[in-house]
Amino acid sequence: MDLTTIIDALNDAQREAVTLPAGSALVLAGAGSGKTRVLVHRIAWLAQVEAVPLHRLMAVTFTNKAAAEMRGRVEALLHHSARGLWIGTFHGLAHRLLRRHAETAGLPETFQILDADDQYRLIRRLLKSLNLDEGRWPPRQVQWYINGQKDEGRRPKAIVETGDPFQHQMLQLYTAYEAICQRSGLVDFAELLLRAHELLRDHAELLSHYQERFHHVLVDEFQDTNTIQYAWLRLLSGESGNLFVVGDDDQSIYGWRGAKIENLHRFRRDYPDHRLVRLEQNYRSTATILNAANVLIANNENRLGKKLWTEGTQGEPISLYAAFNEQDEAYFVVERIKQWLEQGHLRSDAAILYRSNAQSRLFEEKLIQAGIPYRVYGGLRFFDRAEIKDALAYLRLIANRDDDASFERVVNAPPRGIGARTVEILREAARSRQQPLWRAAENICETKALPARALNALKQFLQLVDAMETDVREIGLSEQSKQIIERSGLIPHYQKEGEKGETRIDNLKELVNATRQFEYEHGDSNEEGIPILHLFLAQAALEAGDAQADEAEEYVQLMTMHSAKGLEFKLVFMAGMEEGLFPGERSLEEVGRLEEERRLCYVGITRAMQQLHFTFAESRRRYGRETYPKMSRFLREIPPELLQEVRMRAHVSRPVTAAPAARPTGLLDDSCGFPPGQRVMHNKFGEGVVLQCEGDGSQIRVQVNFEKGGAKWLMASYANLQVV
DNA sequence: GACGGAATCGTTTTT
DNA sequence: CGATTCCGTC
Repeated sequence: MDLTTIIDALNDAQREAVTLPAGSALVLAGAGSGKTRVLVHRIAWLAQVEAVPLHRLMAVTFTNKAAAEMRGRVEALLHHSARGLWIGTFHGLAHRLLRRHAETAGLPETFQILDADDQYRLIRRLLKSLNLDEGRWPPRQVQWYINGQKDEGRRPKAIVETGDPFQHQMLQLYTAYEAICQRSGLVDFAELLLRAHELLRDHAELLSHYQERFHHVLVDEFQDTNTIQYAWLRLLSGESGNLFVVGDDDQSIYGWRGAKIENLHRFRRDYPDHRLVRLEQNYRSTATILNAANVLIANNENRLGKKLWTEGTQGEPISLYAAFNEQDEAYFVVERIKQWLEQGHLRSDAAILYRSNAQSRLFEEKLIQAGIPYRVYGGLRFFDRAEIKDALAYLRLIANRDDDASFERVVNAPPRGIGARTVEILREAARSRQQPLWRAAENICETKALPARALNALKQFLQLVDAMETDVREIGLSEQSKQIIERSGLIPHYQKEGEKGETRIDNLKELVNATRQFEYEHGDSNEEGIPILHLFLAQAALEAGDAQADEAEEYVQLMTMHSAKGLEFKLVFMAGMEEGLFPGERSLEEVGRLEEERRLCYVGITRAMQQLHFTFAESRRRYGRETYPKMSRFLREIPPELLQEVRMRAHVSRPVTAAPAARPTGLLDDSCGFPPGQRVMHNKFGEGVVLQCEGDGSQIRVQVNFEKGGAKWLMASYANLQVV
């Protein structure tokens, strides 16, 4: 293979990043600037030019989708399989390490992964067993606390008591929770990362083995890493320091769940010799759209700084529709989509983005009325469905009897006469003897501490699971799951539920198909000696996400702005652009949250390739009440000349000129000093347009979008602005 | 254990 | 408003 395939068709910045010498590097990759491309080509470069064997490379992503895409593109570029290349999510790779070294990590070989829902249930159960009031100690909060501590790499022992009773209680719960997980062989998502980190940190020989093995570590979406993930990367990249990270501080939208944008700054300090490359040329959006995005994001402070540009055309203005109410808003959007489709465009090129999932309903209704097929992202995923989790719980119990979470889940599902009272006794016995529920149940069957009927039912349950295991030991995974579903009695149970039960039964059949597919993909070649059942269960927990992605289908796309990250659409609607909704009222409380909302808006805008529409409702029913929200501040931050207000009924759009008079609705009006839209002249910066003002008296600050320098905040009393 | 009425409560999400 | 959870009754 020759070099040209790898570096041709890259722009200068991309090529610079791809061909950097070994060492640490930070690639600041703006939206649509070819970030995945750089990662993929970097891998190919290292493999082909630097002659680094693929198995000495590790690439880390956040989603399975990104990992799969990257692997596919590497293979396409190299024209051969990329087996041996470790590429996966943080969680997936951590899981792999823990499976390989379960014993060293202090875990049973049979350990199982606890997903967020399992974790929540386990915590509720814990609260109950400790007789704590759920109202006073909300399980969600406990869960948040525990995960937050783990994300920061802190074990209970490392937490210093402040004397705060709340903290004290949380700490107690964290400790108790850990004990349950440990004796049940359960590992939650945060624990995967923490354990993997500790495994490497505390075992010098393992650490040096992996440090030696991985000459290069590449990281995608680096701005989303949390403390423990960063620590993990530091450890792994170790001495060589060959850490190649790609990220965009302006697209950091997961701070609320532990992502540390500071990691970008930390990286710069911790790797003083790193190379920095900015990817600013955008290949996705029109100049108008990029302009709006640039000006908006310029309102954030502490950016690493980046300005997207394009060689492409100006494109159409961004439209702004002030709807009467939320019905009208949905109607408008669907009308526009109709027109777009009439022009012969694809449904899948159009997306409706919103801040919160609840907003999808109205759009769905109107789309149904219009007979336009659509797809809503981010609903219940296949492996999260109750019936699937029930069936999986049986499989998990077979793999590991100590799994208390699964035991509780199916001990009386379907109902078999083991009621709350019996389970209560079991829990108590388990707690006092520090045993898993299964063991406690076995013991209780000996002691006759139960009424005959319950005892009988319990014995039958224990026998059922044991029998399932013996009968199923020698057969393939799909056959196993099929038999277990049948013998569990779940199907007749759901049959009683009528129509809803039918879909559940269909889903169970689908589960068998999934196991068959998994078997087909993984064959008998048990990866590194790990039983296929364990591999499947881990995948069910870790890759529940994109199980049913029928990308080929033709649907209008509905999703939150969060889930839109990484995607692009020719036509984008950003709906509900209202104060209180976006930015949400809660994001005003905490400092930093508003900036994250603004980044989210930036992410939304930069999804659009050709056409962008903003909509908001002047009246919106929320929680059954009529509200009259104001237009989102984010829209005020966008230069008016980029926006075109739309009145739908006449299908005439009113061009917006600089003069405020051209904005009769007064949407963008503001009461101080210079009206937004006013053209002004500054001695140093030249001509520009006023975006907004704030403050009063001599403290008035004006934000001006200069033709040369972009948006800037100026003190009106010093700036000596001249009206043009 | 199933059912129904009352009470409660409302971001964002991947793993 | 509407989904989910809780609690009391049969």
